[in-house]
Amino acid sequence: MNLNQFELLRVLQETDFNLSKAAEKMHVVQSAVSRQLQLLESELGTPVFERHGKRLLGLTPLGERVMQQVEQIHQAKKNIISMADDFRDNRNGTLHIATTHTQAKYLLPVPVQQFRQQYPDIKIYMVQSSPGNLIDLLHQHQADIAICTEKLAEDDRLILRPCYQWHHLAIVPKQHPLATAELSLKRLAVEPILTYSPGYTGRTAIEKAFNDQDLHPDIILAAADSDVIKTYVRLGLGVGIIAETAYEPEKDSDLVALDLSRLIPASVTKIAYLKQLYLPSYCRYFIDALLKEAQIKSGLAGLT
Amino acid sequence: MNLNQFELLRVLQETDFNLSKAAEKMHVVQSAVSRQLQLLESELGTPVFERHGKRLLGLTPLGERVMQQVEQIHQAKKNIISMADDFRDNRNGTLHIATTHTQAKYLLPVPVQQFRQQYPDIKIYMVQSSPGNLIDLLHQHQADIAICTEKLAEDDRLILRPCYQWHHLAIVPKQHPLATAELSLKRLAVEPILTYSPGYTGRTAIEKAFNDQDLHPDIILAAADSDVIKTYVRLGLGVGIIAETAYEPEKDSDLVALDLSRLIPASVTKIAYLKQLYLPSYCRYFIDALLKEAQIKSGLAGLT
DNA sequence: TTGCGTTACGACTCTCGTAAGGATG
DNA sequence: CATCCTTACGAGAGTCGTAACGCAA
Repeated sequence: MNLNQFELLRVLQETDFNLSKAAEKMHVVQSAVSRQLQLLESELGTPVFERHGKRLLGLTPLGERVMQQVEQIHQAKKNIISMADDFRDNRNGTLHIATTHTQAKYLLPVPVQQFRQQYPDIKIYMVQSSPGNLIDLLHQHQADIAICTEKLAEDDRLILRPCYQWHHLAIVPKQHPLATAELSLKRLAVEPILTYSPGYTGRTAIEKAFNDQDLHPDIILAAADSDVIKTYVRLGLGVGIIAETAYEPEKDSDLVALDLSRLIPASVTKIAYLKQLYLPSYCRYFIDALLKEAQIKSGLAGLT
Repeated sequence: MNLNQFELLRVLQETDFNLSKAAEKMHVVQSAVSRQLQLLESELGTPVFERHGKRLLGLTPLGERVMQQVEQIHQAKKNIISMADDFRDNRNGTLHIATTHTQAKYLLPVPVQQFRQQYPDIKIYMVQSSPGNLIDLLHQHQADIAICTEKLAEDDRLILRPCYQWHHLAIVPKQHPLATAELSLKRLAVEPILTYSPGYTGRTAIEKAFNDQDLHPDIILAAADSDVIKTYVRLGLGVGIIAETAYEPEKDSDLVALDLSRLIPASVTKIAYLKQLYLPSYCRYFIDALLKEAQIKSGLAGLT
């Protein structure tokens, strides 16, 4: 029983239980993996794979369970390497961030800049994806940390850190009647609405607010991207509902921002990462920088 | 990097970081472990142990972290072996139960008997200890499951399964004035009390009930063992407060049991085991038998 | 001097690669 | 008959044990 055999199990799962392909992936010949698998199974005393004659078809019930432990071992091994690399030289490495457009554009720029100053040699990969996919990216080890507002609940393999709390704004062109009118959800509901796609940036909070009053707003455009929403608001398509961070007073001076904090409940943007994953020191630095930035932003939001 | 090297790290920790003793424990010569350690550290690129000249003194900060992962790997490896053994032949093995006297005597007999019928070849080791120690026994892998009422909260490495809810009884000799009197905590508090040792069998619930009414009962005898309490109650030392399961109508016909369910809040006995530990099928069978028995007991308690 | 750890070297074991063989669709 | 897996055997890498050495209490 050794680490290579466990690695073989993992590779076999990734190659449709094909020994030849697994051998290729592991840079050894077929016969070698064949023998290693036999050795492992004979040591365990019972088969790990379902077989049809000689062909492997899938995992036995035992195999399923074993694979979970193998994943644990694989992760722990990776963590050890990651820790050692971190200790030896924490100025090299890569930071994989998975987030949504809104966070990437309006929350992350400052912390990322600070991060680059502190760790100029660390590469930053930023992946933009849908909130639902962010968690998958974490589990697939394609991202170290995920930052988003939605769909980050009830996964006990994740550590969730609340980052900052914010509200939505309504945006309209200056000449729009709503710019001066008394604001209510009922009033909003008769306007054509432009806001985030379902599952993005507090959209569920928006829907909930309307639904609670039995209102059904006419959402004529949904985008993952605040800028798209702004663009179509400028074209007069209707009222935009966006995150308060996404409103830039200077650039968006042609738009009027209307506070919705008393109409739509607050959303909380969170940082998530795998419980069992070791985060290198630069990664923890980034999280700290992000939390600090979020705190500043929250403070400002409170003042306005 | 291989499993033996990780095992070496574990053994070194158990032998005061003494290479010679570690070598002995691993049934190889000194020089072998010396070299393996060097290989590992050179692969990691940074030392795992603090050194004074050549002597090992302890773990480096890196070492501390690495050891956590090594423990994970060790546990996962043990789980794989355990799973395979379970699949190959689930009629052999050992069930290590850690519990307190009360549970061992009054809750476990029926499930244990059922268990022996189902798995006659499995040895049962039952360890009696204090509730505080039960959790340590789990973490030290000296017990598979722990059964008790107290101190089983807020350890996220454990899985806790509520087993059954029960109340305390007061017991007095037949001729005792309390046997016929109206019962209240205030009335009880003036009597000499005999009950469980602190931390045992719902003792905290008893204390809380009295403290909430600002009463300070005179506990003249505390024992881990219900039978000890009964014995001294029979000798007329005072009023005993025991778990309802510990009162046996036939054997204890010389004692009067007084329901305290409206005076002292219910206690919940729980089953605990390590989250990361694989439980063989016989172990799960025992837990199921125990839960079933507890349900029956609860049902009866509800009827009386 | 004793206890502990390292270094050097030969022996052994284990794993791999080559090559040939058997089964399956 | 092409794909996939197993078996046999020799070569090479890796690990161990013996033994000699270095260092500190």
